[in-house]
Amino acid sequence: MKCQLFGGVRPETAARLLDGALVSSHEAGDILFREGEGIDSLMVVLNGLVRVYRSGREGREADLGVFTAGDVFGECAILSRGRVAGAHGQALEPSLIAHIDMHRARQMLAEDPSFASAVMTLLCQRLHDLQDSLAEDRLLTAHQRVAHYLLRHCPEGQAPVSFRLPFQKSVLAGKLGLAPEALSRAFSHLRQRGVVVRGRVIEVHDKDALREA
Amino acid sequence: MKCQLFGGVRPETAARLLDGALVSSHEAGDILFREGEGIDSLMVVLNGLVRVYRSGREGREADLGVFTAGDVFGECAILSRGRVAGAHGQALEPSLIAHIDMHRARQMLAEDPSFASAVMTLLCQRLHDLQDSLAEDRLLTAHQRVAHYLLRHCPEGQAPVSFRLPFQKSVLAGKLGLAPEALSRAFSHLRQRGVVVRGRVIEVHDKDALREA
DNA sequence: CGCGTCTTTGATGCAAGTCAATCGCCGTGG
DNA sequence: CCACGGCGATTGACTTGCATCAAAGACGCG
Repeated sequence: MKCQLFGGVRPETAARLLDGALVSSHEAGDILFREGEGIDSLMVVLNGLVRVYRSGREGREADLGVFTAGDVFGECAILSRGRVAGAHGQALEPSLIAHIDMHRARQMLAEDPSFASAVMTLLCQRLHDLQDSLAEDRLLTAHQRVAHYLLRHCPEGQAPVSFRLPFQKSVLAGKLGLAPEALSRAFSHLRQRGVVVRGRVIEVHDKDALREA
Repeated sequence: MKCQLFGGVRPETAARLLDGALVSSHEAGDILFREGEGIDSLMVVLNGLVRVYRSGREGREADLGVFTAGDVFGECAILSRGRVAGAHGQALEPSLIAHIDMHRARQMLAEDPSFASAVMTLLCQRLHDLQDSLAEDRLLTAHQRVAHYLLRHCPEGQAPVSFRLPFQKSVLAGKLGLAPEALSRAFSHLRQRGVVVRGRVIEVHDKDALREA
């Protein structure tokens, strides 16, 4: 299992963190935690798919992040006020989640600067991603956001590239802040810009055309 | 000068950080840094007002944060990849900015866990604020976002409370992701919910009415 | 008092959410 | 093997919220 969090961390620290970890297993749709609930662990997705979201009035929901195997989440709760979740967490597929004890994590933060540094890097990445999302929401249309997503996720290389979405389209729609219908319309609009969609498989024929709009 | 960043930090650390700091002064409208530029300091607003924003096509801009006296910004750049700014920074009023040398800051991060902890707390707050913004953008209408802002910023206490906006309405509009016209309309809509606006002074007559919508 | 800047108000257009119906895909069971 | 049922995706029609453009009004400052 690759996990960016442990990249530059001293092996003993990583070992101490992981050896006390518990693993839980969840069905698709399971709620992992709720906004306002106390959180006592840092979580790592070993397998599956998790989304973190806020809920508003009348059942409306806004996704704040989607995490796949190797991703860490819940870091915010263990560091900030009250150790309380700022959002809901839900498994979107059958998932395995490792729980790293919060107290141990805090202790290692104080003892091992390399771990503290890794956590700060992680937080900065999150911050940057969130800034991206906010700026895209405010500056781009739905079509443009989808085009951007495709460009950022398609493999390098020239001309016709093809790749697979890592999750259902409705999940992607949530991540981009769109209704599923809007995502669908965006795809069909992008067809004339050289994007072919077959199930979860995307083919991009002309990256430059995508960049333009 | 109060500054949340130095709250729980050892006095010697704070002193070392501050004693090497340079102070720069700026006119309203001055650009402090541009997206993609190298950043070599952590910045503290001593005085004035700074906004951090991304710019999109055709001169459109999206505010990512607005900082007043005591606030710290630029923390992301000194920690993450390339030490490069992810956004533009601009003074909105005549401002004094303290620059804390990045190398020294990094050094203190490694040496003093209390400082590292303070920085992580700061990052988590930022993250949380940004999550708030994103969720509000996606879940609430303009009227509701403005109502929320008022509720979060008006003084405690019952019934008719009044307070002053800390900046121009157009700045608030940017912070909330609205066109200035939309903010204006929101205020005039909220009049019927007991909000009176005179210049920068806001009077709220019924908090409960605001909470409802 | 007069000018420039910020704010408000009105009219208009477009982007995207909503609701509803259809389609396609896939797994199940007859 | 085919018919059925369920779920996700698509499409269409409609509605709404907000940006935009333009013009008038208010405020602060010299």
